[in-house]
Amino acid sequence: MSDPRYTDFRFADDALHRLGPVSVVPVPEPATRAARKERTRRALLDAALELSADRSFSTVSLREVARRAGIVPTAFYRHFASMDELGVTLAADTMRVLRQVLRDARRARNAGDNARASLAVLVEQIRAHEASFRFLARERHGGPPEVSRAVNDELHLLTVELAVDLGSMAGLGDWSDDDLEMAAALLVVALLEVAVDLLAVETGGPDEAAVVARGEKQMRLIILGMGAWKPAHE
Amino acid sequence: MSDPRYTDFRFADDALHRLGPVSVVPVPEPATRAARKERTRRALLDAALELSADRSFSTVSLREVARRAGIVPTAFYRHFASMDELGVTLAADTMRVLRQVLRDARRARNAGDNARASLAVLVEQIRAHEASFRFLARERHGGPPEVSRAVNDELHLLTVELAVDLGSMAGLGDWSDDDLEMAAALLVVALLEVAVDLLAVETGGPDEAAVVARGEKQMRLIILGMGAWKPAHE
DNA sequence: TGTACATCAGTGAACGCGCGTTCACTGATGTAC
DNA sequence: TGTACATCAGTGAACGCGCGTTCACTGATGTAC
Repeated sequence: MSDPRYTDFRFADDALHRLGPVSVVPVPEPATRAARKERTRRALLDAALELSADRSFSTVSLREVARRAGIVPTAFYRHFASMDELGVTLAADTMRVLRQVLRDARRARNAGDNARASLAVLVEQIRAHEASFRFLARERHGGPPEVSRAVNDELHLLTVELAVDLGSMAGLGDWSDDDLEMAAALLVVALLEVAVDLLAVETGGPDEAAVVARGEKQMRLIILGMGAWKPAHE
Repeated sequence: MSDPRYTDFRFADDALHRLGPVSVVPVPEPATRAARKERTRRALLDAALELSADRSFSTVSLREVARRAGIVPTAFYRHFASMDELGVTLAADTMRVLRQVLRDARRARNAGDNARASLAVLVEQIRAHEASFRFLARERHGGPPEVSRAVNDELHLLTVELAVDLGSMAGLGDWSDDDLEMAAALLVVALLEVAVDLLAVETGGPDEAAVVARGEKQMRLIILGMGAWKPAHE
């Protein structure tokens, strides 16, 4: 019992960490080795996302991420070969979230009243995934090459998906695929801008209302333009 | 003459650098100390812009910038207190370029045929300032706080400027300031997206033509929407 | 069920490196007389 | 025009620091028999 490890404060602190939060519904230690490895992997991804909340991902160091995830730097390599690899994984995860969000928004539109309902769903979802959207906006143009390529590839898929969806709407049956994608791209860009503006503004505050109101108007303006568009114009 | 400095290759190299390019129209050494200081300052800004061509500005080190500008790291402090300060200066310079570009584009529109002419001027200007636009796109969301604030502040000024301009156009006299800014913001976002897409595409190639064509259509779509807009709609 | 061995997530010491920043300096340019 | 002094852009040595990565290791978990 005179072994210093048992009285060292750092060890006590470590032990506390390993026990998890003190109160309510203690999260049970995963049973299998594989499950524990997965938990650490998630902790690394979460740590990286949090650390890039207010600076670019490429300035986040491997050691910082490991530290926040509660492992020693060298153990990082049990999960990813490099920060770049972690970044690409994070980008893919984030885009999966974004695509689900846009799918929900479109379902809301199809189900009821147009742009307004879609945007309401969108705002809610953005608020629920702020860190992901922040990462997305920041790394789309600024990230390491592999990361921003991953983001932009996914963003293109999403635009195509929306274009197909637009093509099935009343009155747009005779649009060319190219024009549909052109309009979809404009909608996506405008929506991303709304998302970015939302992140700079307090939840539920008057500024948020202004951002949403402007976003709605921009959607309506685009839809009006689409109504007036002549597909064979050129 | 046995002084090693006179035979050291590094010194010879240095001397060559100081003489400038060997051929055509030798740039004269600036006469005054102040002019020489200004030249070094510009060299630092240019070096930082070039170094952030393919990575985020916050990963560019003070030592790298000084090295490329041909001075010793400690001399950096004769010009800027920190890389952040240099970054803010760079952001301001870049936005000055962008505002001039958009002013030219609007002049082209007023002078003759609408969207197409503006976009042609825009493309030309973007090509002439690729590094600046790359910096702008990258640092708007990804940069150090001071830098991205500088960029976004300027971008807002530019949007307001465009809104005022739109307000003086035929048929938009009865629009509210708020709606004008809403439409201006949409145009700016769409144009920035065109700029970013251009940077990913070969000059004069078929991909460039496709990007420009899509941009033109998006402009037209927005303008059609504005034509159909009822200001008192809400 | 018990034993012997293999797997492997996480550890900890060590390395060389580029970084930002300090400091005292040099020597050409600029200024006062 | 000439001299004495001040200014100041750029130098070079030195510092402590956090970084990514290597390596041999530990000990709990998993598997074969």
